[in-house]
Amino acid sequence: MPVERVRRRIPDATVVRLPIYLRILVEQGEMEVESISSEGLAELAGVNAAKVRKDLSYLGTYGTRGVGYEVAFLVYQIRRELGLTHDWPVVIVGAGNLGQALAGYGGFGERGFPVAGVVDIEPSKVGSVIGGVRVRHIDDLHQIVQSRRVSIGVVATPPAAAQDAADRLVRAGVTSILNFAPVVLAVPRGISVRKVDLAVELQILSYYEQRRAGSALHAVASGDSGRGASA
Amino acid sequence: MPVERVRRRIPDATVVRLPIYLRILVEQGEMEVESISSEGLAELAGVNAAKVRKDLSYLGTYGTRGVGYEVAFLVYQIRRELGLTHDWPVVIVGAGNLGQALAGYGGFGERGFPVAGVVDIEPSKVGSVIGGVRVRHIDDLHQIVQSRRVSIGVVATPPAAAQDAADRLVRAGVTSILNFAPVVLAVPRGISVRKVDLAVELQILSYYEQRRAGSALHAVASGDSGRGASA
DNA sequence: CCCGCTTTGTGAACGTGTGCACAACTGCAT
DNA sequence: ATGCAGTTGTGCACACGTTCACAAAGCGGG
Repeated sequence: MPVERVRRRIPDATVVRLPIYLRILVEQGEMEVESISSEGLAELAGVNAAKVRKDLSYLGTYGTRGVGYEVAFLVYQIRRELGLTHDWPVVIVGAGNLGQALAGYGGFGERGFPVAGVVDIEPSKVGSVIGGVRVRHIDDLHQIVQSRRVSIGVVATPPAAAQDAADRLVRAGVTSILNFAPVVLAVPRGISVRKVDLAVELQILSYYEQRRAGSALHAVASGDSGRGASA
Repeated sequence: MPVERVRRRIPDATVVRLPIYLRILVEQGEMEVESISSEGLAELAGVNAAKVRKDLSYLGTYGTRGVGYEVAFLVYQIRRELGLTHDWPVVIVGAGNLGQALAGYGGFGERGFPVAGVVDIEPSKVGSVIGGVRVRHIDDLHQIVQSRRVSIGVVATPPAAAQDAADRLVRAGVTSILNFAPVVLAVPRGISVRKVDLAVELQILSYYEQRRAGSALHAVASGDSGRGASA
C-alpha cells in the first residue's frame, strides 16, 4: 500500500525486517561484538545476505567495504529510522486472558513500549492489578491517552467488542492500533492498523502441513511478518 | 519461498488470505446469508474485489456469474483446501504468561486447533491446570505428541529457551511450529515455522507513527499477515 | 606503495503479487 | 425468445520484492 515519504521511502518489506535486524544487533552488541558483515547478520536473521545489504542501504551507506557494519552505529541508525529514540506508551483495551498476558509480559516495556494503561468495559475487572498496572474502566480511556500521550492502542477484546474498542481508541486520540481480535477493523483514513490473528497463523500452517502429506518434503511458508525459516 | 505443488499450487499471498475469507464466510453463514458476491466479501475482508475473485479462482471455479458465490459451498471448499476438514491438536511449550493465555483462550479449540497439552520445563509449574488442561513436564512431550498425533507445536517460552523448545518439538515429531519467542529458530528442512513477534509489530507501527509526524496523513502499513487497513 | 583479499553498494534480471478492464456467462423480466 | 443487468473469471500491464553478479572501495602485509 502506498506510503507517503518524508525524506526517502523505505519499502514496506524492509520496514518489517528492520526490527529483526535490530534485535539481533542489540544482542550482538551485548555480546561485545563490534562489527558484523551482511553475511553474518543474514545468517542470524535467516535471510539472504544481498537482502540485508539492500535493506540497510535504504538507511544510508553505513557499512565499510572489506569490513562490514559497526554494530553500535547500525543499532543507532535503525532505532532512529524506526522512531525508537523515545518510548511509545501503549494502552491495552480488554483485560481478558490475552490482555492480561500482554500487560504481564515484560517484553513490551523493555523494548520501548511501556504499558500506560489497561482498560476494560466490565466493572468487575476494574481495579485488579496485572503486570503492575491497575485495570481501569474504559471510560477513562480518553484521559489515559491524553495525559500519557499515548498514540498506540492494543485491541485485546472478544471479536464482538473489537470495533467498538477501536472506535473508542480513535476517538481518544490514538493513531495506531495493534489488533488481536479476529475481525477486520474499520478505521478512519490516516490510522494505522496491524492485525495479529493467532488462529489464522495456525490455519496457514495447516495448509502446508496438509500439503506435506500429499507430496515430497519441501521448504516452506514464509510469507511476511511471519518469518518462514527452514534451515 | 518455494513450495512444492501437490496438484495446483496456491500462491503464498493467497494462502494468507484464505483463512480471513473463511472466517467471514462462516460468520455470514451463521447469519443465514446464502450467497455473497466478490464485492461483498471484499468489503468485509478489507481488500479489492478483483483480488478476492483471483484468490478464489485458485480453488476452482466455484462462483456463478451474475449471482455470486454460495456461502456454504465456499466454506466447504476453503476448509478442504486449507486442510481444515479435521482437527489439528496443538501442543504448547511454555506455561508462562503467554502460554497460559493461549491455553486459556477458547478460540483455538473452536477453530479446529484443540490444545492437546501444555508443557513446561519448570517442575513448579507442572500440575497446575489452565484452560482445562493440566500442565505437564516437558519430558512428556514425546509421549503427548505421539499419542495425540500432534503435528503443530507452539513455542511460548522465554527467548533463551526457544531453540531448545523447538529442538524438542522436532525430535518429538512435530512438523509445524508457531513461534512467539523473539528469536529466529533453526529447524531441519521440511519443518514449517511461522513467527509472531509482538514487539516487532509495535516497532513497525512506530515507524509509520513517527513518519506521520513529519508529513501529511496517509494510508498505511499493510505488509503481510498483519492486515493493514485504513478505511 | 602496491597487491590481493574481503565486503559493500547497486544495476539489472527475474519472479511474485496487484488491479484494471472486459469478455463470457447467468438469470430474470417481458 | 430476446434483451438487459449483474457478476464471475482472467489476460494483461504494472508495481513491488528478491536475488545475482560485479565494480568500487577499504584494509593489511610485504
